[in-house]
Amino acid sequence: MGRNRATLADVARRAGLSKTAASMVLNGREGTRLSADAHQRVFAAAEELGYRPNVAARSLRTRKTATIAFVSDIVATTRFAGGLIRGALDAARERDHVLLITETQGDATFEQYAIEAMLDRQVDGVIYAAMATRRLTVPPAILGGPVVLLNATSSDDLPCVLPDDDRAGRSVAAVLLEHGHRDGIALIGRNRLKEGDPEVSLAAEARLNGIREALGEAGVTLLAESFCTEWLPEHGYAATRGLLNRSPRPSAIICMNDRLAFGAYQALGEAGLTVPDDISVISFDDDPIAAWLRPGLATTALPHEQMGRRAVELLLDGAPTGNALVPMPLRRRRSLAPPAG
Amino acid sequence: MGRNRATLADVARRAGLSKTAASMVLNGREGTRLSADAHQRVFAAAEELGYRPNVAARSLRTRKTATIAFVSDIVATTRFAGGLIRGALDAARERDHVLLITETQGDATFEQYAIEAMLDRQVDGVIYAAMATRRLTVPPAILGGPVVLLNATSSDDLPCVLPDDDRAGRSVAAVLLEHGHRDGIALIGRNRLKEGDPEVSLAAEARLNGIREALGEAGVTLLAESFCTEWLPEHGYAATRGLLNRSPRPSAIICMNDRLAFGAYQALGEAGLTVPDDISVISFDDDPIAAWLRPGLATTALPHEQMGRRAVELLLDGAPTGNALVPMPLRRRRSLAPPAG
DNA sequence: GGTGGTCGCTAAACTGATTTAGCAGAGCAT
DNA sequence: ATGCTCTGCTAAATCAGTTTAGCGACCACC
Repeated sequence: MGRNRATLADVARRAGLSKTAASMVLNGREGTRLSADAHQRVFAAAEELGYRPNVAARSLRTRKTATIAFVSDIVATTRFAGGLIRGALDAARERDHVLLITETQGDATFEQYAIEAMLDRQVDGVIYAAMATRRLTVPPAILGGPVVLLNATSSDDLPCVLPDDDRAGRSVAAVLLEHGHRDGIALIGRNRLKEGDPEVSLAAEARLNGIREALGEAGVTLLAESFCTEWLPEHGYAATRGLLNRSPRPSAIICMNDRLAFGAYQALGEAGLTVPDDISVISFDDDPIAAWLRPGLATTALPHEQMGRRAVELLLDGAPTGNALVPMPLRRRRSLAPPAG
Repeated sequence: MGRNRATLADVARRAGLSKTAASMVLNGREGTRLSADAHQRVFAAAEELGYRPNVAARSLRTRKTATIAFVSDIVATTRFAGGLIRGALDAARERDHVLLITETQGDATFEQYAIEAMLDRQVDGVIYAAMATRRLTVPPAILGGPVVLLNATSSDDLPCVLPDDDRAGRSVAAVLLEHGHRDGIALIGRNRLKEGDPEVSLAAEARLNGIREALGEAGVTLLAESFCTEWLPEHGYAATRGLLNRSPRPSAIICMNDRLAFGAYQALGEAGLTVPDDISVISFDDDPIAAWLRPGLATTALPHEQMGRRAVELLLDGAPTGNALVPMPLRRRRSLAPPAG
């Protein structure tokens, strides 16, 4: 890999100057008194030789590697990771940086190992990401340098990037009100664990609050709230069947995420009900399935790409404010209609 | 990030030996004549100081970085990437290596940039991955060092890791035959572009061949074959509606991937047909939705994690044979039953 | 005519590891 | 006593950059 590359010494020789001069020119150092001609010659020589600096040599001296560690609990291998990584990758590229990605899989030993591997490589900073939006404990080892939390907060006072679940909750409620739903709104996906323990989830509570506030301001309360042990299709399915056994039937269902909504669609389909004519459905996340469902599922998108991007920006450009709440855009799809009858 | 770490010189001083001795001991060099006592003292000193070698310094000298570049067209940000990356991550960790991940997004400029960034960092090897199993052209720049293609082949003679789509096709056909389907088997997802152009897909042709061969050996031919411009749910939906308008109705549907099968489920549900009592469905990929569908969708799993792992193994442990065809395990789920009637 | 300052540039130190070449002392044979 | 080998260890070079300290030439000024 990359033998016989031109070195700075080669460039300097070709330009008829010292390594010092070549280094200064190529780094665009201010305040140096090298002549315009010298600049010319160095640039030309570098160009002709296809010179690229050796990062190892440079970072040995400068302790900078133009490398960011992207450490996650498990995020890198889930469908949710894609956007986070892509956004981070893009922003890193724009800043001439590169991403060293590791996964701890929630295992303390792996985490220890991963972090040492990163620190050994002198990364310029660490993005510590979580799969589920939650509070976590940052391993002290990484606190020696810049850290940004992605999709997470911690008790340490670190800059972090979070989706604005509260506002998403409000907009979900708002769009239902806008369609004329009031007394028939049911919620699927209540979960005491997720709502009560910030180390498990921050999204659940925030979404719920947003929904309740927006409805409350309109003088509306939820018709029903179904609890689910997990937010998977089968739980949405079961919860929906439960709702349909009750009377009156809801006119709209809010699901705490798209997978629950997928389960809801399945139950509604089996019950012979049509979305949105019989029941409107809306949810959170904008999982790819939301667009694949028939009719398309209205939802609020987790802005993963934006979030990944923000994290790199906060890390490299400095975090003036600290936290960043990234808005979750509403995706209007055909699962919404005014209440039947 | 990681200031005031102990250096090798610190360790040597504390052990009362030279840097040379310390280096040799810590690297477990054979044939050195250092005393057992010297070994002891070095290890103790390293331990006490929490010594960790500076990777930049080491790789400046050795030209090894214990870092692998994972370059992909777009794989890193799709739902399919997860497994590939996780497998590679795991195998890399086992070998004390770390992954530098980049995405070219199919853009030549980005690719150029990404590859230079990797080479500047003296990666020990490159894993070049594609999202869709296909033939691609490897940028010449990376041919200077070890390269393994992941989910791809090329005209260069490089080791590559591919899913065994042909055998997957055979096992899909076999399991239908095993359930007693013969004359009622329809196929959804024919696509001349994917089948004909290896730069677009290798999977389509291989799956099709596998299916045809296994059916052919049993003296069975397909009842119908539907063409789809893409392999997305909406195309599976349309194709399935088309099939249902024909007579006789198929007893089983093979879909070229799970997203098509999702569309098929939607169409079957709307038509009031039940899987698997009226029609069996089986497909390829083992996308997460396969398990979420009701009933669970039988499919053959793309062994992404295995593949990512194999790629690292081939890269670091040497590729004795060259290519690796990774088996696609059959996931038996409730979408299969004997033909009705 | 010395002194001071600026200009344009360079030698050498430095980063922290690996690796080559070789030294001092012990033991042994001649 | 001399030469030889073996043992146990080290000094110094090396990798490819960045950075510090400073050199010689030239000019201006008093």
